[in-house]
Amino acid sequence: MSPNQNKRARQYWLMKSEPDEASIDDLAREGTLPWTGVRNYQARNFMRDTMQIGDGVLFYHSSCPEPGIAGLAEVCSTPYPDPTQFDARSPYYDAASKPDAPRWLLVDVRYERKSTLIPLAALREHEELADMVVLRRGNRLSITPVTPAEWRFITGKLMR
DNA sequence: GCCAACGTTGGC
DNA sequence: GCCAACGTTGGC
Repeated sequence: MSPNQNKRARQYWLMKSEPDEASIDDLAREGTLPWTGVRNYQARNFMRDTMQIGDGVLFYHSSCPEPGIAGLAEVCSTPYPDPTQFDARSPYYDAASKPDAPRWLLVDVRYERKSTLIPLAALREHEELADMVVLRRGNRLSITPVTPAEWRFITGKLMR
């Protein structure tokens, strides 16, 4: 049996964060951050079932004056329960989730680099990114997959 | 603040 | 299981 049996190619993600809560500068200062607050099952399932340590992350600023990609990060932990779901004083508190059966999981992400902001409007200008999940009409998912081609185009051609 | 789009809830 | 009502996201 090959030692690489269980490895798979690096995958890529776009993860939205409101900079008021956690910006690329916060991540740069802290080094790593737990991705707290995801309360959507599809986004949770990406973290729980598909993400692996080392996966690439486009760090996206949302719900702010200039939404767009603000830098790069990397998944740096396996999934574990989001502690804020058990904290009654947290805005992310979920009274229905019990510690012996946590409903919400998260991963940690590690800072890689900050970039000049790539605005949402700029992403929409490129034919190469026409099928990006995050750009689809009506999309609200806070974590979306990014194809290798999209990753290469954004990090190689758009990022400064 | 508006509103399109989508997810969740809960009555039936 | 259906589906209307409601809540949330997030760009503009």
